[in-house]
Amino acid sequence: MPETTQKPTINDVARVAGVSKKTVSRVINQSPLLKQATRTKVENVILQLGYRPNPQARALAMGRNFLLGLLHDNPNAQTVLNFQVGVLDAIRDTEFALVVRPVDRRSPDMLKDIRSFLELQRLYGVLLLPPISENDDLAQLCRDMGCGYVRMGSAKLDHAEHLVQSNDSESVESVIDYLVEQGHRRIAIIQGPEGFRSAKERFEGFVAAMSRHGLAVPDDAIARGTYRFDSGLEAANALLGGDRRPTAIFASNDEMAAGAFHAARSRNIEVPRDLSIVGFDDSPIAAHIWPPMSTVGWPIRQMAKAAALKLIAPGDPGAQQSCFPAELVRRASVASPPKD
Amino acid sequence: MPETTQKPTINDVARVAGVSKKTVSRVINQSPLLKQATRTKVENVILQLGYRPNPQARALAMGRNFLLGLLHDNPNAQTVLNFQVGVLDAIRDTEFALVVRPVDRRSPDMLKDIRSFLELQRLYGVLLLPPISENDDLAQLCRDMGCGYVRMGSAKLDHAEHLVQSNDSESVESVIDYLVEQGHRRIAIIQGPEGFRSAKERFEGFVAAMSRHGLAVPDDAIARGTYRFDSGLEAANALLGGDRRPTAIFASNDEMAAGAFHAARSRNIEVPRDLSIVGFDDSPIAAHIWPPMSTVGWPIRQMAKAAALKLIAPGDPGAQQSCFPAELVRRASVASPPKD
DNA sequence: ACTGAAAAGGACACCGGTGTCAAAAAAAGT
DNA sequence: ACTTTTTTTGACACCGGTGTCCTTTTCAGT
Repeated sequence: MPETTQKPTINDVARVAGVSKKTVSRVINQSPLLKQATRTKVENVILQLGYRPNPQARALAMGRNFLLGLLHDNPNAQTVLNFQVGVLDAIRDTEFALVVRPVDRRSPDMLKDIRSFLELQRLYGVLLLPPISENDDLAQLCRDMGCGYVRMGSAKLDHAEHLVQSNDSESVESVIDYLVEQGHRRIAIIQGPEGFRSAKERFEGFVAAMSRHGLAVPDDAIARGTYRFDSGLEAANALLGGDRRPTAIFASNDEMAAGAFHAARSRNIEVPRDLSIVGFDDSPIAAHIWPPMSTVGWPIRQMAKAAALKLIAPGDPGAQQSCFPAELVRRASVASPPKD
Repeated sequence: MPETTQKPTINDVARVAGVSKKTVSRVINQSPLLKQATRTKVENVILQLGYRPNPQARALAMGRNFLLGLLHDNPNAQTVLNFQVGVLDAIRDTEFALVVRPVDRRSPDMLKDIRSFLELQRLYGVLLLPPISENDDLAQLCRDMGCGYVRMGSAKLDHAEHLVQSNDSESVESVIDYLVEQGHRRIAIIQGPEGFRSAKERFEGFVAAMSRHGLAVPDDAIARGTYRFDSGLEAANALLGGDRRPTAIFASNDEMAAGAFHAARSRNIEVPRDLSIVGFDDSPIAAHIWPPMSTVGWPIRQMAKAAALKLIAPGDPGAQQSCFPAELVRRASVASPPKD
């Protein structure tokens, strides 16, 4: 028994099974050129010895690491974390691990930094979160480097194999439908920042639904924010400052919606009695603010899992879905408009 | 010129510099046995060729990867994300990368899973976030596996080289001092869950400060929560349901404090006029709730950076500090108590 | 039974570094 | 100048896998 306390290597397996290490390698890599009998024999030895291939050695030999990278530029923390958990759902019990890399999309060196990072770490694939997922140069970079990638977005940014998306525009339409159903006519929107695809999608959904209902969207019912709390507060102040103020506001994300709550409160406008507010993202703040906020939630964890599977097991059924439904979460921030 | 478009390897450097690859290796690893002249010569070639050592090859040869692991059990998302950013501050421009691994502390297999993870990935070191940082078996496991580790906590859990801590107890004392200064006498606490060191520290700070001020802490001024929103709501309901209700509540984290806000609101108790509330963590919700909440903030990013440096560069000045100050953030949720 | 083609398995170099230990060079001693 | 010692450097095996290509087996065809 040459077995010590050391972890067994491919050589140990080969010796015990009485085959060459290459054959063991073939078993590990599911090569189809093996006789079933050989495969079974080796598999038994693997089980018996508790052998697990060394990812570092594989990485060196194959020139690519068993690491998935998560590239993001600090959108909301809960989103990023949920995404991480979703990826873990996919890679648990595999040899893959998840490395995270916050980046700064405003830095002129971003692409250079990422290139250098990819060169060094030889990632198996990367997951791109919005807003940087919308950067086509970045996707091109991944292709050039032979690094798999999946973009997460609100629109059809890429081929299905490289994409998980939510149907933001449709879900915003359903928000507006809901508000109209409650009796609202003067509905305002706080848009997200220019250049964000998600902002554009959500805005388009808004416009489409309003026009479908034959409702006007005057200029003073449109404000723009940065997706941050403060900007929502400012934008809402602008919307609420006019003489014919809206009875409902749709904010393109929850943080801005929370800002709108504050703006309303400071003007003695009560939510939802005097003003209905709907956000987007279903982040924790939506549930914890008062009154609890109606918002649109998307299945981040499932999307993350699907994205990871697209990279590590493109054939898996879980890797097929690309479009995921975002759905209205009804809470207490919407009521019928005041009669006046 | 044998240079192609391929990345240069240690062999290229050795050849061009006219030394052996081992000598180049010595330069990379800062070996002190080198003649200055040789070192300089090789360094120049490295620069000239733009050579960067391949982490996978190093990992294989050295038996340990250039990866830092972040093990956490989903405390608050913002904390985890800030921590990640702090770690990135430390490892940017090094060959290190950060891998994250959410774990489940309630699972009986947690230790087994982590062991298997560490065995496979051969991490350079791991960073342990509360509450699992308080698990001594886990720390022991890291030692057994020859894996560096740093625990982040609210108390002196380990030797300084393995620890970054905040002075929770003292900062809670300063919260109570502040409340007393504002005129409060009946101050209640919502404790964190049993078994959490942070909960204990915060509670002890509370008790110490109250006794220092000669104030009573009756049983009905103590409630316990789970650090989650709902539990804070429940706990606050219990505290506010008595006949001599407190004029101020200190909640051991912001989520529970937010729950307390809701409880107050539903009882028509206005914050801060009728009730002052202080939280802990300075999470985004503290700033976004209405009225903005006074809370205790700790410098997570700096702590994370220090923790990472303790692993990858123990000699660095930034790696020396172990205790970081948590500090009161004054916002609008505290006022003088109502006179009655 | 014999031949040839296809299937299965193995030998060996290689990925890009590091560890060991001996050889070469430099410094010190007499 | 010639050892002896100490400091520097290099040759070579090794980490644990995979790729290439060649040999052996297996099996169908005649």
